Amino acid sequence: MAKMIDVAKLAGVSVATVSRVLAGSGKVSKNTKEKVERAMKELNYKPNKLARNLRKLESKTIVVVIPDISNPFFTDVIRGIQQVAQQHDYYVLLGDTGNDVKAELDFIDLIKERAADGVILVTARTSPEKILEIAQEVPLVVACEYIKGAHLSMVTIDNVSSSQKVVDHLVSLGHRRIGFISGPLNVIISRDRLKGYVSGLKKHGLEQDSSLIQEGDFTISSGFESANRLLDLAEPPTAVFASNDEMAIGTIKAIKNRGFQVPGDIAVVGFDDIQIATVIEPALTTVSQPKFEIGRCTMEILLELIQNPSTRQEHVVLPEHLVIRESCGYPLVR
Amino acid sequence: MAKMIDVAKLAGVSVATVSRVLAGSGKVSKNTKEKVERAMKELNYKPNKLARNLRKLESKTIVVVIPDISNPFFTDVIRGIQQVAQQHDYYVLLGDTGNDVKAELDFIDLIKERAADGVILVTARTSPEKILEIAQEVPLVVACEYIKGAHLSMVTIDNVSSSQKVVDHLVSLGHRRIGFISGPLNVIISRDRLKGYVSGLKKHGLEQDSSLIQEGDFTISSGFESANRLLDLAEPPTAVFASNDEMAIGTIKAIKNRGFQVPGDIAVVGFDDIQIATVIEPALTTVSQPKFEIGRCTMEILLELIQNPSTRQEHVVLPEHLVIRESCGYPLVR
DNA sequence: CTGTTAGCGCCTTCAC
DNA sequence: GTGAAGGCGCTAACAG
Repeated sequence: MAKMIDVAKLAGVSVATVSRVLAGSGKVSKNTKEKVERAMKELNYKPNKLARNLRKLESKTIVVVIPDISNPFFTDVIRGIQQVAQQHDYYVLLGDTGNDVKAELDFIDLIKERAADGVILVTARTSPEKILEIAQEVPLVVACEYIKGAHLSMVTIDNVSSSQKVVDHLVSLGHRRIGFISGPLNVIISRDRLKGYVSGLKKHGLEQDSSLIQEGDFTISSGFESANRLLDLAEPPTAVFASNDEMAIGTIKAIKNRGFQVPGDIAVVGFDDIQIATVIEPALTTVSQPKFEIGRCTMEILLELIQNPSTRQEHVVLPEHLVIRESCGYPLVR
Repeated sequence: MAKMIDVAKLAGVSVATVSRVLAGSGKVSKNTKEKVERAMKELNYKPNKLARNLRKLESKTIVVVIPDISNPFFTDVIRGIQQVAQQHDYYVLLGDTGNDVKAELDFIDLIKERAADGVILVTARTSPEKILEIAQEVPLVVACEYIKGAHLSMVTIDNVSSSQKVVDHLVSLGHRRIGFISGPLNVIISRDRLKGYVSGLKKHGLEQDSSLIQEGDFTISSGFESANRLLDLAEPPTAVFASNDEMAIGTIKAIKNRGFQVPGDIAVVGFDDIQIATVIEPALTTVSQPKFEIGRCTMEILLELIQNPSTRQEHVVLPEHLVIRESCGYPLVR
């Protein structure tokens, strides 16, 4: 493996000059530049990133910490991140934690070991205090989740208002008894979606019935079980709003399982708009998050933060929209 | 950010000693070891990986090149890779190429720049010759795809025999007219699955009818279109074997779209066993690939190759199995 | 058991 | 416009 000095010798110049043409910086005469380039080609020279990184004390790498890479929601976010990263010559290190807080912290530590220049937390299991503390020391951006009142860079949608929009939609379809399946309530976005649901009811003068609210954990099976509890009610809902698509799918299964129709008997709405939402029958009406864009935006903010660590922290709220498909039918009169 | 020399000074020893306790190597008296550890803790010292990497001329990083990270099939493989990587203190760099050959080559180049110690190609768009050439120079393992007669480390399932098993199954259910939707035929695994289908027919004395074979491109929509062509036949098949789950889903949609039942009127089988296969209705009978295990195995082989580049190349064939769900019904007499 | 020292390959002042 | 030289922080001989 040829190194810079080999190129320098072959081209009859010093390593400094080679370094200059490599960086495209400084003044190098056209002539020597060509000589050097010829030598590089002849030796098939590739600069050693290990050496460069040490010299510049940067790794040109960022780490993306996610709870589970097999969750399709996250992969779209990652694609957005990687796209921007690539454009700026950054590499993406994968930090799949398997929902383990310890692993999450370990990946964050990569920055302190200089193996990464920044970190993106796609949702965070670590405590808010800890994250804030870490964010003081290293470039860090949180995507999809947010931490209340924190001086922290975050990119999310507005979970409250988007949930409220779902209720609006359901009410406009004539529903007045709307069930809600929340995510784990220790997660802020779950609470926000619940909040949007509640304020949506209030807005339309509907009474809140706590038996209509069930807590799930974002899995299909928890959606199935929660939906069953809803169906067991003396007066079951005519529509169910699940806090993510997986639980909405579980809900649909539960409803069909009892011989009812979706949306004929009960309407269902999901959240996230993952690919399965278009495949399931009936196709799911759901809140579409701009996943790819969230990734892109997050990475752009991180890049700024890396270049200028004192950049003001900001919370970017990206627009989402309700995608109306089949699972709650179309406007009609009940 | 404290460095080694700071720790050394505080502990009153030399950097060599600090390095030794860090590596857990060499002989260090219990006493000095404790002194050093205390100093490290006090300074909150983290060794600088950049420096270590340069010194040892290794990056402790491997790059996983995949065509598209939003494909659920790949994410399970990646999880397997990452698990083993983590156990061995390796990091995983994400190389999502977006199906671009140029990007694929660029990621492979990371090794020559010493930014990675090895590469895993999860499927390969680059030409076999090129890959072979590269594999001569750098530690490289190919997963899920294989290159015929090549001296190359690969981890796959047996696509031929598994496809044949599908035909066996379908025949045992009484089907004698079986349609086949292949993947793009410039990809070896597509050809292998086709080969298995053909030999399966032959084995059971069924004639091969080329109109029953349609080429798709592994997408849902191509499955839909291919299935439609099959359904347009004067004598349509009573069963359709699609070369992956996405196309099987497209097939189911096409069949339902014409008012037929699955499996009542036409049976459908897929390949891969991705999560959607369990969610779709009817749940898909499909060939289950050990995706996670493929990832694990691939990473283990790569690790060997990195440690000892002259390791004999090997082609590991992992066992797959047919998962019988609802989409082709259960044994019955026609 | 512990310290000294010479690099790993590159970038970047500082001279000229 | 070009060269010389000093590190970046760490590890691995080699001494002692």
